[in-house]
Amino acid sequence: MAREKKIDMVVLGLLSHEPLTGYDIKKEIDGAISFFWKGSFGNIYPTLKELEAQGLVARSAGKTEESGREKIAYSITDSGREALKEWLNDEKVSNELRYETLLKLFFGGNAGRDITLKNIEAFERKIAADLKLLKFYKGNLEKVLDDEDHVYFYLTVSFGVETYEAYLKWCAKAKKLLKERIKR
Amino acid sequence: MAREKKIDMVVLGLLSHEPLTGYDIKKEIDGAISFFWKGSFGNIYPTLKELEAQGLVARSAGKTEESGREKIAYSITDSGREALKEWLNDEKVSNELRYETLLKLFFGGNAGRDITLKNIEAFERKIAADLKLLKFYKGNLEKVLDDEDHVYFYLTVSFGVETYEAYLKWCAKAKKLLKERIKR
DNA sequence: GTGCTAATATATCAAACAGATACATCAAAA
DNA sequence: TTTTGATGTATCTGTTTGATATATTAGCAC
Repeated sequence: MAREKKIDMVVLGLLSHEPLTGYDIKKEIDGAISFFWKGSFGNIYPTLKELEAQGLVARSAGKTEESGREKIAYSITDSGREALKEWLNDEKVSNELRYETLLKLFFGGNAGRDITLKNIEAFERKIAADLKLLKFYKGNLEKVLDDEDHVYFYLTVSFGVETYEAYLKWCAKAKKLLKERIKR
Repeated sequence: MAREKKIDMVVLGLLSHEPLTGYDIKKEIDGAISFFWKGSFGNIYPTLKELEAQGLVARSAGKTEESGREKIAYSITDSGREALKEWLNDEKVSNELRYETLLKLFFGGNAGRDITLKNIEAFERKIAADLKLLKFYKGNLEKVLDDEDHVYFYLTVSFGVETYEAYLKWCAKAKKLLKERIKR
């Protein structure tokens, strides 16, 4: 992660669709994107400032835009779009999983099968709930695939559905194995 | 991540099997564990010091243990085992993905189908290579399942195999969809 | 029409982490 | 012989997370 910020590209990517405030960006990231990437105010606001200084984004509506309410919407510039394309065109990626569930599973020998089973079941419940949401997204996107952008959203959500179903399949197998081979 | 260190538990978990140096720990993490968790010297060494101060680990072999070579091996204490069990017994987990591939896919509309296809193919190659390694691990573990610890290692590796196969399945589908629906 | 609550919105901070690098020792190959 | 690569400890910078502080505004109850 260090030495190559990715949140920059998340922000630019979201702004490539429409102008947004920092708060809007946070909301978007907390939606479908949160399944594969996260963001916080702690890096969104500083990033917006940096990107503005670099000329990759611009304020599309300054302070006090009607009411006295402070609200700063940003939009992407041409250089911003170029930077986004450059990143997309670079094959190099870093994909990182940090699965505490698997960590607990790996060291499960220290706690015994009952506790491991309990942990797997908690994981299973969470995944089943998220899968429902993903399938809902997928169903909606299927209806609007003639829009080019939606093709990409659809593929992303499909990735989630496919992998979450594999997780559930594994959960069933794992539970069976742990129950069958009774602890001596 | 902040406010809840997990690397502590990785270190304790590894030391629960055998005494290790910081360097050994790094090597272990870079092996099978790296599929679902990572660690760096930058947090392993400070963690060992903290755990030692807390009495959860102890130096099992001090400096200059035969030759003049500096080598500090740590082993887990009873309190350390207790802390590990407490963590294992806590159902709360945070599972995080940070998939730059999916980020590029999600914003693929800005670059076009050819570039997105190229990125999917790079992902596919990487996953196919890693899957081979995972299957090799799995094959070896299948032979020694009578050891209780190996059951947990086996389940962890199985998780990897299962999900990586789902990734490849998705890659095939995604490539097909992107090629079929020719860009207008 | 006043007070309460939730959502909106900007902003900063400390802790945790990744990746790089520095430095040193040692074994084996070239 | 030297130089390469593995071992080993350690630190630094930049990035990210999660928490928190501070206001404003809209909706609702009373």
